[in-house]
Amino acid sequence: MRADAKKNRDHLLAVAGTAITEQGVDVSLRDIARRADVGLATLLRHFPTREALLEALLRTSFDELTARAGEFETSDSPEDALVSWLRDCVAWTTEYRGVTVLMAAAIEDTESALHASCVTLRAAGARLLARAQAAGTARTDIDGTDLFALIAALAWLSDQPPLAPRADHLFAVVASAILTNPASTNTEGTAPPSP
Amino acid sequence: MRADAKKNRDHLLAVAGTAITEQGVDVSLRDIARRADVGLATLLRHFPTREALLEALLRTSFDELTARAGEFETSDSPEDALVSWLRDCVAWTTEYRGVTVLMAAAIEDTESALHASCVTLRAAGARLLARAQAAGTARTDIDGTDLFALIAALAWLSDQPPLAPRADHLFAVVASAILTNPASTNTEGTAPPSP
DNA sequence: ACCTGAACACCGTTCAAGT
DNA sequence: ACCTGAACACCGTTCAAGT
Repeated sequence: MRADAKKNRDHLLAVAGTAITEQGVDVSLRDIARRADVGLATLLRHFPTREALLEALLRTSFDELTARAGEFETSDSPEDALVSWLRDCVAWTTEYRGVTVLMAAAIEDTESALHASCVTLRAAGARLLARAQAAGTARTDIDGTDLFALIAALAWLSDQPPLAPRADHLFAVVASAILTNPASTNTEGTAPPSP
Repeated sequence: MRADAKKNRDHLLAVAGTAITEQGVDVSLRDIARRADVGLATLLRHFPTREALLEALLRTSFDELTARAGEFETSDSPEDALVSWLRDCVAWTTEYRGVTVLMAAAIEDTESALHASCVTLRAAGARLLARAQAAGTARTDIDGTDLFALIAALAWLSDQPPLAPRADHLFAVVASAILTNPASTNTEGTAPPSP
């Protein structure tokens, strides 16, 4: 890449970062280009889609979340590890207003620039879930995709201003549903609702 | 209202209904006007905002859901009544792709044309919840607003094509969290997580 | 190689001019 | 009273023309 091109690219990423923090991921691309003193077409050649721009911007964060899942995998309490990591995921998405919708769309769209990162994230969660399930502290009728969907739903809640005040509480409610109730080691009769 | 105005209004509502069914609530208003062979400005005077158009279109459905909650209030099992009604709510929103976001925004926006309907819906859910709580079969650390948020989150899930296949299952998971586990009537020691 | 302005086909909003 | 076309300020996409 030519030096001036790299300079443009880096500058665009910096400007996009602040613009998205201020206005959310739906911010006008034209506006980002304007703020970066660059033609709109220049932005679009560096980042052909909104998803491509976000991917470049969020790659570091994605990697951090995946790495943290790896650390949690060695912790003593599989269920605490799972819940703590889920909480980290939800907290992270709230920094990028609107990103949940794009991630939900990207998880099955192999053409999306965000696809690989989302799949990696789901796999990291699936490992933590499997460990808790093996330890008998997470319900066994859900998988990594269910977990991804629950994170997305809770993150979406945090993204809606009128519902956001309840997001933390509802996270706890959903977390309690993921963890099998230790009080009911039910071997018979009182099986929890399953699909 | 003049006869020709009423005719325009009714025709616009009919066209909007099919357009929204096909393309979701974000369908272009210009497109609806075009399909109705009417000027865009005409549509906007009958329905000054997208929410106003939706309110006119969904009022019947809102009323039906509220009425059904009333019927459920007299049923034998408060917990079955609550869960069945929640299921009806989620199922209904899936008929109007994208409506969940507008409802979440409307619940605290007194200016929104959808505000009153959303508040009524929340109150209907709150009554069913209170009845189940009084019967000791629903956790007592949530209220009508939490319930509204959970419905919205589950409806949003159903609205995301990649996550939709898990929506029914995850509804059951969340429902199990709302209903206190009958196996753990925990009087001491194993209190469920609370905020 | 890389950048850019301009044209394009959209969108919702507003309003003066028609019937 | 009610309707409408046109102007407006946006949006993302595309591409021929510049350096």
